[in-house]
Amino acid sequence: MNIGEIAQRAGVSRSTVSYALSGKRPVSEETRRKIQQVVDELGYRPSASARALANGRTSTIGLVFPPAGNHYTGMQLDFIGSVVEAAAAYDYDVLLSPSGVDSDRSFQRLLGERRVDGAILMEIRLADDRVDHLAELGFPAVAIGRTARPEGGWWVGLDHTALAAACVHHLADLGHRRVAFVNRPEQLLRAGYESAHRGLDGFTKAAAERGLTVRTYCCGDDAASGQACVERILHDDPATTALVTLNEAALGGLYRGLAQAGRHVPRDFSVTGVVANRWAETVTPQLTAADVPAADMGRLAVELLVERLDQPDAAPRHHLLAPPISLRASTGPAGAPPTPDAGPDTTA
Amino acid sequence: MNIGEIAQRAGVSRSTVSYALSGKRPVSEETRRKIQQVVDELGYRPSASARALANGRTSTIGLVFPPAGNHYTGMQLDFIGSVVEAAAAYDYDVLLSPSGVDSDRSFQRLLGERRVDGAILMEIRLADDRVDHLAELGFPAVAIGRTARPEGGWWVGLDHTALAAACVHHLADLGHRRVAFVNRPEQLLRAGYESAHRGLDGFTKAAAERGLTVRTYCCGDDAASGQACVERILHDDPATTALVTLNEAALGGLYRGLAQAGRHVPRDFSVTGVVANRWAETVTPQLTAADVPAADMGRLAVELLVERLDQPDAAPRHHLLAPPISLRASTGPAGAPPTPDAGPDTTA
DNA sequence: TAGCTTCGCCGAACCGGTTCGATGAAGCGA
DNA sequence: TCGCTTCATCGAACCGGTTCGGCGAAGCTA
Repeated sequence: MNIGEIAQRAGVSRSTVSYALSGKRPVSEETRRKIQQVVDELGYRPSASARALANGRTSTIGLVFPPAGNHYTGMQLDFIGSVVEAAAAYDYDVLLSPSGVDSDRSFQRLLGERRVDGAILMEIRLADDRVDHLAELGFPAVAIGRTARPEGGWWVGLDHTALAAACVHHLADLGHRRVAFVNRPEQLLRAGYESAHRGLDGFTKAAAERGLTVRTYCCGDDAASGQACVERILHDDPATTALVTLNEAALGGLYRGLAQAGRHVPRDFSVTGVVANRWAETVTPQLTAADVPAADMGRLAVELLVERLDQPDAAPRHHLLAPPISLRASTGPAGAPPTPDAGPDTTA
Repeated sequence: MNIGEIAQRAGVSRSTVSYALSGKRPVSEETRRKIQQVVDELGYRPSASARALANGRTSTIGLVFPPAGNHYTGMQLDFIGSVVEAAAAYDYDVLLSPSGVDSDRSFQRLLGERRVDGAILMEIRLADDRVDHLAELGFPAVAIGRTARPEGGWWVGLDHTALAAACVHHLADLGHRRVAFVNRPEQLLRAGYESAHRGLDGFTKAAAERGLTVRTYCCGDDAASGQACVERILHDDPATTALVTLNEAALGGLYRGLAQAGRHVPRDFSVTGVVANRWAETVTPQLTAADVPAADMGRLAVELLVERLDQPDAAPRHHLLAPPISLRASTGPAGAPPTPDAGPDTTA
């Protein structure tokens, strides 16, 4: 069932059907009604492939998906959900592209084979060749995250530096002097993930400003790693009284490690960080944290991309978000550090 | 840059280029090399739209995405990730379709406009008109979940009935006599979601078999609802000593509610259920639960769909999974029920 | 009524691939 | 040397839309 059949049954030419449906040229009311009737009767819908071939637009945007090897975090799901939803509002479909093992290949599929009109990139690195590559090509893309040189680019970012610093100040104001930083996994830090780097920077600088004694750790994206990480922290410096984390997937493990070491949150130990609010509210006590507005970011990314697609010559725009810290129940004033021999049981 | 330009530069016809690249007809080694050289030089990739139009296959599968209004659960993310990954292995892209507010519209986009070769459906209901509709059309689709009449269909399912029953038997074996069931939100139950219904059935029947006293509850997909739900449970029957849940998003709240009521898990109260293992391991103590093999299910769904696409006349196949309960740390023998006046503080 | 504009529709070309039938050259045996 | 097959390649049609230029009929003015 194609446009030719509709034309035949309506007794008009194919082009007339096309114009009647698209409205790009006037069609008499009578003809339009007749065509619409046949269309409704047969439930005709134009082929997306044919339309895409003819007018060069697929009405699809690509979402470059983080590799599956790393565990997904809840944040990513919120991104995806909000991107899909926002895209639907603008009549775009979303094509997922795994930028995993063979990222070149899937990139080629998306761009080389012209499956999408534009792309949204997740999991940005400070030096991100994908972003550079797309910028060179002039391909419409929006990054969720920003590279080391974000000037003149299209992106939606979170001010990880400021957020991590805000966490430090919050803890310092409460009197904490020895604070640990729990980052994303080491492989991501080494790969140059921006959140890991900017978060670490913000933490380190703010801590120096406030004269805090700090240690920084990388931690796998799962509960077991979080637990192990706390053991290391308390082993390395039992006088530590607080930690800041970017690692939401490890959060449950961090809490477990603290409980097992006999540190009560927030009485003996304060925890804060940058985490999607869904996770912050899941743990007990609920986490005082800068809530990552993942859904907003996804929506904003789509809006920027649509704007760019509609006006190819538009000047680059971006959004840098810095949500405030939500005070919940996981931080409190620093108490007296535990005496050395009352330290945690870390016989590992 | 199209196939014509490649042909011109290689000094051959367009059809020869097509055959050289697809291998569907023999091409002399010399010509093939020449063409390949030009292709590599120019970085040519055939247009997906044109190819799709010509041979009627888009190399894309649709993933019908649950509505965003409900919070996403971690399980869904695992589904999506594994589907994308498995599809990539078979050279398929994945198009996300929000089956949210206006599900007819996005369905029309996918099928009517022929954007995808096949579809994978999530969040199946016992009476699911989407499944019925696709079956009528003979459209290649695989459901993650099964309807009330799954015979003769293509699906990958979890045996929620058996899993919920296994949880009951586990608790009954430990001596628990008064057990609560924490289901997904009421709106999902009313909408006929299969996991909510089959889980409830399995729980109810097994509990009857074992002569347990039970109460069943619906609970919102978030921590606050979980906490409120525990308060209701202990208010309705303070002698309750265990609960079974399907609601992983509420899990953190359930734990918090129990802690606040002064019930220690697992000493005073046992918790178990059907939950993705990532969540089961996040809470403290770790949850003894039937681990939902979300990643396996996604992969299997893709494999079934690919099989169906390759052999349109293949007989319907399915996989019904019933993973064993992983014994962790959240269940224990039932102790003496608390005396009435030592009941929890539920002044709500 | 001739001449002009306006309106509504048609036919043809095009987007970029795939595929079928045909054609010409080379290879082979008789 | 002729006729047959085999092989590599070509040209044209096709997939199902969109879009441009043109054309006939109707409506208007003079």
